[in-house]
Amino acid sequence: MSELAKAYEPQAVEAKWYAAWLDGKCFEADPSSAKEAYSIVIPPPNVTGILHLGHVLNNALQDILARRARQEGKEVLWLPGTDHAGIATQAKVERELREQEGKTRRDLGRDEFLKRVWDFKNKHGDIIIKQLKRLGCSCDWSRERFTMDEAYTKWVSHVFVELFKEGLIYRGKRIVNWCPVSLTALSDEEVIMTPQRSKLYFMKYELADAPGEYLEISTTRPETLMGDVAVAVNPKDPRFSKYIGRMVKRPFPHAEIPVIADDHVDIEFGTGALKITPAHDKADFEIGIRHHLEIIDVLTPDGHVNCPDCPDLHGLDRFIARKKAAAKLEEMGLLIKVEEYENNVGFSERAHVPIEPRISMQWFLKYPCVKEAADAVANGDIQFRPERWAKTYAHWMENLQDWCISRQLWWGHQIPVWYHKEKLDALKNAESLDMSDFEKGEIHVGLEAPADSENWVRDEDVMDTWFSSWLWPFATMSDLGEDSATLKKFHPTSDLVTGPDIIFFWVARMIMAGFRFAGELPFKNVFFTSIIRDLQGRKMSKSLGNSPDPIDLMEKYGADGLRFGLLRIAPVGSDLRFDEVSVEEGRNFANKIYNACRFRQMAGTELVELGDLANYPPYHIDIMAKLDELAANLKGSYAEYRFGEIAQLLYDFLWNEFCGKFLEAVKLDLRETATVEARNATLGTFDAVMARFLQLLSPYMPHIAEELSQRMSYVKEGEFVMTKALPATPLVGFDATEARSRAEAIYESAARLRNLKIEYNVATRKDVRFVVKAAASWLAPETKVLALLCGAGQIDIDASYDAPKGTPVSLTPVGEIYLPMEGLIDVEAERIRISKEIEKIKIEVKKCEGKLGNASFIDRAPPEVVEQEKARLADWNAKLVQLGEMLAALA
RNA sequence: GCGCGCUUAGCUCAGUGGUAGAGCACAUCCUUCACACGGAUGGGGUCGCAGGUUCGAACCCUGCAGCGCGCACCA
Repeated sequence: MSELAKAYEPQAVEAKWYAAWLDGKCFEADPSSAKEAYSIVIPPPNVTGILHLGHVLNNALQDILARRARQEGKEVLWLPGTDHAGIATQAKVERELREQEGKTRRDLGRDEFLKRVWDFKNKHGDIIIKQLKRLGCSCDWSRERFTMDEAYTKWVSHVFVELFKEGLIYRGKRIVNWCPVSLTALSDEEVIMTPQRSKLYFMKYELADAPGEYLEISTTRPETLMGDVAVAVNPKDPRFSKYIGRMVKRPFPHAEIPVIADDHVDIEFGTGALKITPAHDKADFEIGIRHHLEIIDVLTPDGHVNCPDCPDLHGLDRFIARKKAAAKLEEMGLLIKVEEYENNVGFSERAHVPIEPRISMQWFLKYPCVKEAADAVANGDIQFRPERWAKTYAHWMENLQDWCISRQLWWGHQIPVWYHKEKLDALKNAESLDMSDFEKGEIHVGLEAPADSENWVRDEDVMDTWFSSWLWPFATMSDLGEDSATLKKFHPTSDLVTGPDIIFFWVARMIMAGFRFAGELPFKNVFFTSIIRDLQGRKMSKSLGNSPDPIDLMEKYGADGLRFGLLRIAPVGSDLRFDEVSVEEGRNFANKIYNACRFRQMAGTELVELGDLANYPPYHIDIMAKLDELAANLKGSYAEYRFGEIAQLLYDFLWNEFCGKFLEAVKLDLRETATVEARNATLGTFDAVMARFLQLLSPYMPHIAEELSQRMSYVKEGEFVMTKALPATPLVGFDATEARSRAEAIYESAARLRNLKIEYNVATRKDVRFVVKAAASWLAPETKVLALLCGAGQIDIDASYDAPKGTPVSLTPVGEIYLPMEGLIDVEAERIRISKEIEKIKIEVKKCEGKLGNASFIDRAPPEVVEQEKARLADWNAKLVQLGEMLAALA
């Protein structure tokens, strides 16, 4: 052993061991290993992102699983990497470009802009990776992947080409979710419905054939009025049946539009008449198709009015135009009223502005292997934890909509489709494109450009980022077309750890892609983490400023402290309310362990082996048995992914059992006055228990576990505790019941005596003497320990002790113990104290008697429960008798 | 509107039928030679409400309320 410094300094220690593990190649996975495989792929963080608490929780869990699997003798691959995060990254670079150079991406052109993004990525891309390393993540960094790596890009293109050929990918003109800020289409999942306080405008359109007669309509979006091509009513609505088929006047620009009947219209809502704007509303678009209506687009891509026929609105921002349009209607006498109204508006997930339903040409995917993917979760081949998420998954799988996979961005995987130059215009505007067009030879879909590339133009769009992420498990393990040893050994992965918020974005899609392109499910278990909130229950967010920087926390409390603190409060199924106090506790825990080892070293720095346990005191056997119990309990908790419980078990064992009881009980054995045998038995027990405890702790607090294991010589030179196999046999190989009950009796008695001292205001005095009456025969050698534990000068055993009247006494598991106090005896005080105790016990007795007096209970309850109850009653009664005698003696 | 989850001590949470728990916070005491990032002792809960099942309910069932989260084309 080497001597420990006075204070534990996690920062330096953590860095030291992380470097040592890297040097020792502890994290690297060997596909040729004969050991059972265990694998996890990291949910790739955004390449330019920075670590937040969600990452900490998520990755600490993966690290725990990976480290535990190594201890269980498995060959572990934890595969790391980052995601190019199309919109987010491009937006960052565009903002920087705008702020620093006042330029847009179009000013630079596609190639130059992409160069800038790569520069940005190279500059900032490893920040989060460094942060994960700081946290202690044991990823196999030699296999780090990026979704825009050349090899990975090949996979993405390949998947596109295959699905296109299969007829599952097609291009079409559809109404999509358009982000007027990012200027791209989004998938349905990227739209966040948010309740908004808005206004419902009631207005009236004049009937063309009956001047002075009006049809009343309600809308939240008067600014799209110029795109109206009809007014729809419900065919079952008697109020409007007379209008169907007639024309009404659209106020501006002036036009006559038909009144049509469509079931979609809700009779109850508003006026019951709906203006139809097929270009700017999904439902209207569908109605438009059903009734063959014209589509008039009156908005620009960035959300401004595009309607030269209405010069006063033309060019205005959509929200300004809304007010202006309402004002115009009012001027024209067509606005009836405006009501306050709360409705759900879709917001762009990234740009945080209302999305605009917009007609545009996009690429869509019909999902492959839907049935296999749905079944895999339904039948338990893939196990969701908590299980209830399976229902959410199933619901989504049953209602799949085609996925809009094209994005009007530059940063990402460009669509691998080329159009023949001669046919370019026609193809660009074609209503749809699919395999049939490919077969005509007018478009090319493939991994490479056509040989005569000068005659072809590539589709400018890139793919949704998730279209690359959904390939993550197998595309990170193998290059396209390669027969990968890694894939064979480690796919499917064992566990996936991720947040439930990306169950659709990522998890569901990975399962489908796994079946389609790897021929199997991508993972066997999915553990959904808690969502971290602040103490008010709000989500962590930059704008609220309620998101603590994990790096700061690690500086303050150490990575181990952060990991442990967070894990200890992580509930199984629900959200987690973060409190820095828990991280502080984590740090305190590390300190407690460290100091226990320092204490050990005060008695020498030689490692001591265990001797013959038959001669060991009960405290030693007790703590070793508890360690065995801890190891067994942890095994069960790991099997059920009960991470918070594991932390709690570790904490309770070390703090309360090991330090609180065992170390206090054995302090005498470590003093100079102790015999060599006693000393060695104690040191041997300490070393055996601590060595195993540190191993069990290692997945949660890997750095301090390594530091102490090394410094205490619990691992051999050149060995790491992080990779050391868990012991196969328990420390105590025999029935320890007797020793444990003796130890427990001493601990319990000591607590009672401390209590007695407090009650008689002698808590601080260490010279008090206790007298044990009617002691068990084994007690004599343990009185010194009992004295130490309760802070007494001396404890005598005297079976015939005749206590002076009024001597304070306590009933303990080892017998009546008196606290003789010359000159301080107060008969009345002692009577009151004993009476109080009797009252308490009487209540318990009543409870027991009530139960046992109930015939139904005796008849119906299981016999062992009845027996238990009887024993309890006998126990209470015995105490009652004893206390009664004591009380009588005081009279 | 449909679905899911939560409601236990001041706070954060354990506890899936048999004597209500932990950590923190609080109060009092202790600078005792591992640790004040510590130790000792203590106060504090009719387990959201109302029914039901059961010998027995925090736990199972039903209803209700409050909070949160998904999904959904009501303009």
